[in-house]
Amino acid sequence: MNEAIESLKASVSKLAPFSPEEWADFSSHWAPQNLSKGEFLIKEGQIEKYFYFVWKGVLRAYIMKEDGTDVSVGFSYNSDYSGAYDSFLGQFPTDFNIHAISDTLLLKISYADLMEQFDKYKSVERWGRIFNANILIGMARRQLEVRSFSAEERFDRLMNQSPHIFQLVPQKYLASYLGMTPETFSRMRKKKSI
Amino acid sequence: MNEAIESLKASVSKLAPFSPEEWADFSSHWAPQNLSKGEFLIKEGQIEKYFYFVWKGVLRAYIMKEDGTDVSVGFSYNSDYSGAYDSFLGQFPTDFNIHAISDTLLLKISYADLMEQFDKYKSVERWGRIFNANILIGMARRQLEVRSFSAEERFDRLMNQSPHIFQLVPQKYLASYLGMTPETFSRMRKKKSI
DNA sequence: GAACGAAGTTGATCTATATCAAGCGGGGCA
DNA sequence: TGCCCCGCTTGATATAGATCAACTTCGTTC
Repeated sequence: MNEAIESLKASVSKLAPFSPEEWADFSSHWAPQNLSKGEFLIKEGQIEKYFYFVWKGVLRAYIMKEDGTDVSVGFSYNSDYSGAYDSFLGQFPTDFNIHAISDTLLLKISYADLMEQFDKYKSVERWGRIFNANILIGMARRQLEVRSFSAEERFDRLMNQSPHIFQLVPQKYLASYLGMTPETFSRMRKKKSI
Repeated sequence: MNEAIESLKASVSKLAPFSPEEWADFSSHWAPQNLSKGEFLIKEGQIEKYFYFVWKGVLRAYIMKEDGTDVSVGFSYNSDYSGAYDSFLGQFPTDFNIHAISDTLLLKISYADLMEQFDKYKSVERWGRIFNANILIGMARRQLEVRSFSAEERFDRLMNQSPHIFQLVPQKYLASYLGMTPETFSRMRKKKSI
């Protein structure tokens, strides 16, 4: 738990400096939560009330298509953040589902508490702005990825950039993340003999 | 010009309230710029130095694939913002190109000036955070769009949600925006007899 | 450690969309 | 006024990847 808070502190401090008092107040609003493998952090239709920091474990975010198939849109693990962030920011019902791929330990802060912190401290406001900026940069990069490469190129790039993810995440999820069927994913794996 | 500033004010005020003094200072850092049809706002490899407000006209953002084809990733028009925003935020070279589809009138603020404003005023910091949040929500929505619908469904949805765009933007650009060739786009148009 | 179900593999076929190619039409410019 | 270019259309063909189906392997549970 304290370790988790320390990890959060390291992550937050990278974006904006907090005074000891600010940090004491800010950090006091984060509560631990754990999730067993298979449990849901949020389901579509709900409004995201929390912003999460992932201390241990792996989460998967996905959307359900009308035909019943699901499409993975992202994964979070060690010292990453999670939650249906668009829903959290706009306080409207989400289209995303997030579940635990493995047992997971999280810290969370409520929307009301975070907004209060934004009002109270300029440093928190700054952290929020830069955090959003970073998420946005990541999304732009991902958009580029999806738009400018073929299925096979996306496969290769994921392999090169995040080989560890092949261990953490079942490949049917990786397949839909890359925009292909599990069969196609399997054939590519074979082709590259991984 | 004053009209443009008024329009910017209306847009900014929607996200965060500014005092008259804050607004006077903040708004004084925006300079007009115009762009003739075909001219570029930014090309890939450059670092985005400005953040733009589009007062009149239409801009297209696109990426060049390695095979030389280009993919439209977005359009900006009246009272929208533009620029290679990820490059602007991170001050690294961009992968995007942005050019004017029609003659365009813009307002712009430099990176240095905007950062100074963030330092100076909490209201600007707040505007920045919420602005980023909104961009992020839009990107999440777009991601959903691209991932969960077929080419034809995307075509239909664009037609329903933004019919005006069919007038503003040449259809070869809309085609690549929707992730299809101009030929496929044309055939769909015919099928729906638009 | 047997046995069940889920995940992954492999092969055969199908289909949406790309690609290639040729012709059409209208707006801008001499 | 006419010409030229570019954007659009239309048809024929090719192909990446999906779908369907059967089989294997692996990891959990009793």
